Amino acid sequence: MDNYDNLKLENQICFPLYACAKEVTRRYKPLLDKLDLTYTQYIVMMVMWENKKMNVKELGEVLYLDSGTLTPLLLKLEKKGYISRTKNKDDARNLVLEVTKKGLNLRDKATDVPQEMSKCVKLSKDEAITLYNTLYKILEYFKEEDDN
Amino acid sequence: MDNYDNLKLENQICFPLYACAKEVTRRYKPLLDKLDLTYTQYIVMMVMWENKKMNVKELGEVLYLDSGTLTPLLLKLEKKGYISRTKNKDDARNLVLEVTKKGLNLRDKATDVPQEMSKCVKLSKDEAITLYNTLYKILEYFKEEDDN
DNA sequence: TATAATTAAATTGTATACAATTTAATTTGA
DNA sequence: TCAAATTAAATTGTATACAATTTAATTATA
Repeated sequence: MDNYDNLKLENQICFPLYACAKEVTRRYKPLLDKLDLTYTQYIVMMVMWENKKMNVKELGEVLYLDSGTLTPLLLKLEKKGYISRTKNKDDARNLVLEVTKKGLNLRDKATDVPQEMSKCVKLSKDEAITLYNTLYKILEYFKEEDDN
Repeated sequence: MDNYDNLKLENQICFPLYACAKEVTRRYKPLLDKLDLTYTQYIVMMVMWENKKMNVKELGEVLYLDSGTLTPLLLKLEKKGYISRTKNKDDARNLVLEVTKKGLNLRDKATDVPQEMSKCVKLSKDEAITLYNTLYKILEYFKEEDDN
């Protein structure tokens, strides 16, 4: 035990979080390659499949991403034909994102992905639920903070 | 409950992991700006402070990063004067990384960072320990898998 | 021992991330 | 009402990440 103990990698909570997130998303790659999606594109499509229609700001709030990340990514999804991007007539500052038919078809090809991935993270049901709750607890606290 | 329930964002374990890691590291920025370090540079320095001397491969194994990420990052840390990069005489394929005096001085300026950050993630001691253990359980499983 | 196989870093190319700024559109309030 | 403030996306610039390939050095083996 020395004065620098706090600075040891093994004493950080941030590092396993960082590494784990990175390794988990990396393991999605082979599954998502079949859908021609990256991980970030996949979570964008997940939100779009559920909401069908939303603007960039709403999408960003759900995913904790800003327009700097989303704008180029959405252009790629549009190019692939999975979403459409059109200006809102009532307020031209808003960009309306909608899933296309091709985007909806993709959903059927993606149904196996979550199960395949859950095989990869070998936790008990209880452990997974506790992890899930703890992570959302942190995220919700951050969200409150950001509102202030 | 429909056939697409598995594909809902809220039913994924990967997403809170991804978002949480991202938000936590983002919150390091103001603290690390004072040290002229990015988050990844910070965890590299943490490992270097502890080990004083190692090569790129060893560093990459500890941090789950490859040379494609580390090579340019280490060049920046060298440019800032925090580490030195020299070829190993016995095996010129290895690059020996060493903390410099300036790099060691930086350690003293960094001692507050972990405590400041832990204030940011408001979990009970028990919750934090459980989270830590679960994340390392996943990581260790991945490591085993990669060895095969 | 000369070539093949292996290994460690570096390089290349693509895709995020995000802070900070800019642009364009809308809303506010003096 | 009209300039100021605000808002939503887009843009700019910097820094990761990582797969795939290349380069250079070392080791293994026929």
